[in-house]
Amino acid sequence: MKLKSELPACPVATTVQLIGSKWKLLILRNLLARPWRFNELQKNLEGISQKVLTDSLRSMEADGIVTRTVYPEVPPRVEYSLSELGESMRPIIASMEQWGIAYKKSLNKE
Amino acid sequence: MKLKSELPACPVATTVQLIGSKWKLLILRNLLARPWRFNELQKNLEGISQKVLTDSLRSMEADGIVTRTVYPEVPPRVEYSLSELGESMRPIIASMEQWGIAYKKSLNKE
DNA sequence: CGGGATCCTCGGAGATACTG
DNA sequence: CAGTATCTCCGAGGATCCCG
Repeated sequence: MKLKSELPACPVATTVQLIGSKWKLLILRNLLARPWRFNELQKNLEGISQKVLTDSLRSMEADGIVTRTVYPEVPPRVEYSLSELGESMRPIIASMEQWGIAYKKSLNKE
Repeated sequence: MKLKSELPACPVATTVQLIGSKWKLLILRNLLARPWRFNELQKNLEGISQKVLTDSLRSMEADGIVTRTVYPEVPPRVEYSLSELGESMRPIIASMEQWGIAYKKSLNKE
């Protein structure tokens, strides 16, 4: 989805701009469970490239959804967790998940 | 958002595939209130092109979210309304709308 | 009025190589 | 381990013209 192009300033559009890109929802879904490390996320999200994972995390960090914690250790360790704002998106993910499940059931009936 | 590329088969991703494209959520938002005619939608969704509106409506119709009703009159009249499946997405839109409102408030505080 | 057909743009997404 | 730096590709989205 093009995030840069103009959309009506309605709350729904605002929400989509923050989490509508291809992988963000899946990242968010993982982070809702617990904090994750970079490589850990990359392994779990099979198919995502380093660049896209980085871009997505940076973008979500800039939007205040994700918190990035760097541990000054050797080897380096970076953990990504949800901010309070990110945590507040749980109901959205939950409703989308429930709807997705119901949708798949309706497909099987046909 | 690229809808054609592969995504994990999780319910959240399924939902995004159906309504994650740029205008679909806004169309859905309108249709949740009442049925709309083609030109009516185009005027309301300022900035949308005919092609994109057509493509979006056709796609949503194919997904079973939108119902297209043609009235055999002169001049032709076509109405778009929500199917039962589309109507069932109301909670998702509502939660996204509420979150969007809360997000804007949090921006003003900074 | 409600599109169909055609052509084009732009940026999200991906692949690859390299680094503190 | 967790990135950065380039290059490339592709398709959603857009513009324009035409039609039953």
